[in-house]
Amino acid sequence: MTHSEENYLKTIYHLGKAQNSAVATNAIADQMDTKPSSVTDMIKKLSEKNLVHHKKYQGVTLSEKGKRVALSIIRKHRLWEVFLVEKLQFSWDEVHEIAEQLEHIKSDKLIDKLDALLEYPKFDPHGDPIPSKNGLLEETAKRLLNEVEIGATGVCMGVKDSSSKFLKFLDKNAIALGNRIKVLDKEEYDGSLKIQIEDRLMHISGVTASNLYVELIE
Amino acid sequence: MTHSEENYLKTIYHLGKAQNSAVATNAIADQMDTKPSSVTDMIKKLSEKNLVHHKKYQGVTLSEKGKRVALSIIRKHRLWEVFLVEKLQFSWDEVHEIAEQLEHIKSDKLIDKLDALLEYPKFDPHGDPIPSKNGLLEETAKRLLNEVEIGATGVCMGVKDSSSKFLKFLDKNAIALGNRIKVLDKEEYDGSLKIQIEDRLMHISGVTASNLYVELIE
DNA sequence: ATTTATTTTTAGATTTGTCTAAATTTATAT
DNA sequence: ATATAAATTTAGACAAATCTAAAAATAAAT
Repeated sequence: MTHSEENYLKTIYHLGKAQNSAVATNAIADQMDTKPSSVTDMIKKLSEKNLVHHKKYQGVTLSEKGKRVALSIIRKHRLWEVFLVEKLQFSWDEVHEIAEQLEHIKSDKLIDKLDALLEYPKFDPHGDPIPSKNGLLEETAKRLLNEVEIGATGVCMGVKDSSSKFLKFLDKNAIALGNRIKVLDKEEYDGSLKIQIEDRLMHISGVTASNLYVELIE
Repeated sequence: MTHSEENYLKTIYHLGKAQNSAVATNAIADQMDTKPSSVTDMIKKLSEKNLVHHKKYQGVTLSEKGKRVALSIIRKHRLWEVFLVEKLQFSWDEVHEIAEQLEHIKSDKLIDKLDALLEYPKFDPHGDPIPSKNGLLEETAKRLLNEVEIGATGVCMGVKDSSSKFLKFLDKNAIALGNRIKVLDKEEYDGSLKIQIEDRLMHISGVTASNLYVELIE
């Protein structure tokens, strides 16, 4: 399995998860910053290896085998991210690019031992769940903050946009995973929210709210 | 810089160090388990990038730039080996293959932080020195055990052959780095040695002795 | 000093992953 | 329903890294 193949499987997994239907060639090309024709070529290859199902012009879905590989890459990526943050004191906005490389290191034993060193974490630094060794994903009942009713309280459990830009913005505003957030008011006009986060009152934009996951409590 | 280019530079460095002269195309091919024609192709490429000096049919040497790159790869390789042994409890015969992959991860910050986590080790698990960030190599006065005079005492500081086979053999015979070794007798006929290692007496073959480095004491 | 053997390089082919440009299929809009 | 637009695939090309087979240069041996 080449790095490129692994990257395609990972991307198809992520896109498929979001849409819950066959993934379009163009969507993959956009996501991977490559050309649709390159995607078609790779799909053909993955299809021959029985890693994806593909009918011409109909998009792709991962086969069971393909899903297994994708989840193992995602597992590695997220475990390495935890390592970088917990053991090497990287900040959460710096780890993605490095984990993007580390996820392709081939050694099951290495990942088992890394998992143990990190004490079997269930989530990565952005709140994304870490697939288990046998490819199971913990599904939590988290919701986007902009979809929560006024008056409800939740704990910030993850980010939808994990770009460095957004993460730095959250740092600057002292918004972190684990923070308790109560929605005090919603502005119809622009979707902005008035929230109580820990002991502070603040206003956040609709864009920001739509990129924060919370798990409701009480 | 591709993985392949990095591997060539590393190999040329190691072979050059051993011989202290221009490195032959065939030597590189043998070492890397590839064909001489492939080596010639790559030499041409590295030469165009000013990473090696090359005159046709005369072998290659690393340029300053090439040496810098080679040492940075070796630094990464050896730091990762320390990590695998010290933090993940791998045994010293398991780490080479994994470090062979990890050495190509690109992030200066990662290596700095790894170095700090490991508390700036000077040697890898096989006793090989770890180049400093600016490419300096600590040279120690270690000698091969088979070249030591009868009656001399030394501390085992490294292995010349770091194959898994040899390392496992050393484990089985409870020979480890840091052990104090006194040469009691040498057998002319086959080069075997009678040694006192820590509190034990033992016989080791000439082959074994020629793959162990010691630093003399007293 | 030639001949023979070894080493190294060249020439041309192959594989992988990518690309551009053109053709084909599917979707959208009048 | 047909024309137009968008998405996808095909065809052919290219760069990287390798290979085989043959040619050229160097080294070794008589």
